[in-house]
Amino acid sequence: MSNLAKPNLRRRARVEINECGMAQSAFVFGDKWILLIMREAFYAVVRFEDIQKDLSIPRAILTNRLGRLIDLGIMTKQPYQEAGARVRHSYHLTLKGRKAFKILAAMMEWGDEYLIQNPKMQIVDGTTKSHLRLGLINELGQEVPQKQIALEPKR
Amino acid sequence: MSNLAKPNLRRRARVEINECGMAQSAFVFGDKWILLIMREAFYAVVRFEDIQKDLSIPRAILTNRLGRLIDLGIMTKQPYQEAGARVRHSYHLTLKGRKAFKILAAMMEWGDEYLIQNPKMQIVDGTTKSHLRLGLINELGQEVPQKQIALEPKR
DNA sequence: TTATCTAGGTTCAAATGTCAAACTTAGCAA
DNA sequence: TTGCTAAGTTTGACATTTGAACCTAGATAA
Repeated sequence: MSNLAKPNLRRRARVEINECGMAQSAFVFGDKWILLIMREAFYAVVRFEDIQKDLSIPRAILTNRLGRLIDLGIMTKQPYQEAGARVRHSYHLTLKGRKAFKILAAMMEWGDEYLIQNPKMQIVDGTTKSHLRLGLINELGQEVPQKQIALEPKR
Repeated sequence: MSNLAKPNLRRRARVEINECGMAQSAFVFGDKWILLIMREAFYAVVRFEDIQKDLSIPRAILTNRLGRLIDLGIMTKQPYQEAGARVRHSYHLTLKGRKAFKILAAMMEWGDEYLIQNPKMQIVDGTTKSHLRLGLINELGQEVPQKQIALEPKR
């Protein structure tokens, strides 16, 4: 009772949910199946059956989430035809979807650090094969360490 | 029918869910309330009532998710005491939780680009006030453009 | 011709999760 | 004694998720 922590309980000015990109993103990416389906897409798994088997996702859920991703403009459904088969469909990331890569990359870094024993995959520069990691970069192109960052209202 | 897209349908070797940090992270962060509660934590909102009001989250759900975050080691519950009041509790990110900042930062960038009209908040260097953004950085400390990256098995 | 296979779905009933609103509890103050 | 507040718990209606079975259209096989 004597040495209780004395945190600063002064509350920041409330940042409205609907004016905050972080909060709005939470409504899109705050769903495990959405994230796992996007993982498949980044791993170039594009067919309904393949995604379904990889993830063991209930078929109705996969249909639902692919629909949601298409409505959001994150993925598209494209027809294709293999020799001796009828037209089928495959699912691909749009630019908007590919732009979400850093979200998945950040999850990969964190998961590899805290949830996985020895990770199998890594993010590399495709040309040099140099291993890549995420960093917060200032306007001069220099990385800024975590402890130095702050969340502030725009000027 | 003539000019159907001809995507590469060759499937990558399957990356097992339980050997993939990205997939395992999806089970943690693939929940909108978990993400929104962590947002509150990064915005220094630490009390049950304050979080509940900011997010309009059902109280039972908030209790459940705070418990989950504590079990995961992402947050801790700390006692504190204000003058003329009994001991209360506040919720804080652990190091493990703070290390997830880049996940939220990536969501903020994406959400500010695609979901929000004019964003109110930004990530800055606390000392220089320079605006920060996320980038993929190679071993030389240089940023590598999106189109150049690849996901590969570890050597 | 009839049957079989496959990709990409629907449909179903049971289990689980979410929600808002009401209730609970402990300590403090009037 | 009564009321207030922070931090929950309980309740019962409603929505979502799940696995398993079913459906459908083209292609080929018998």
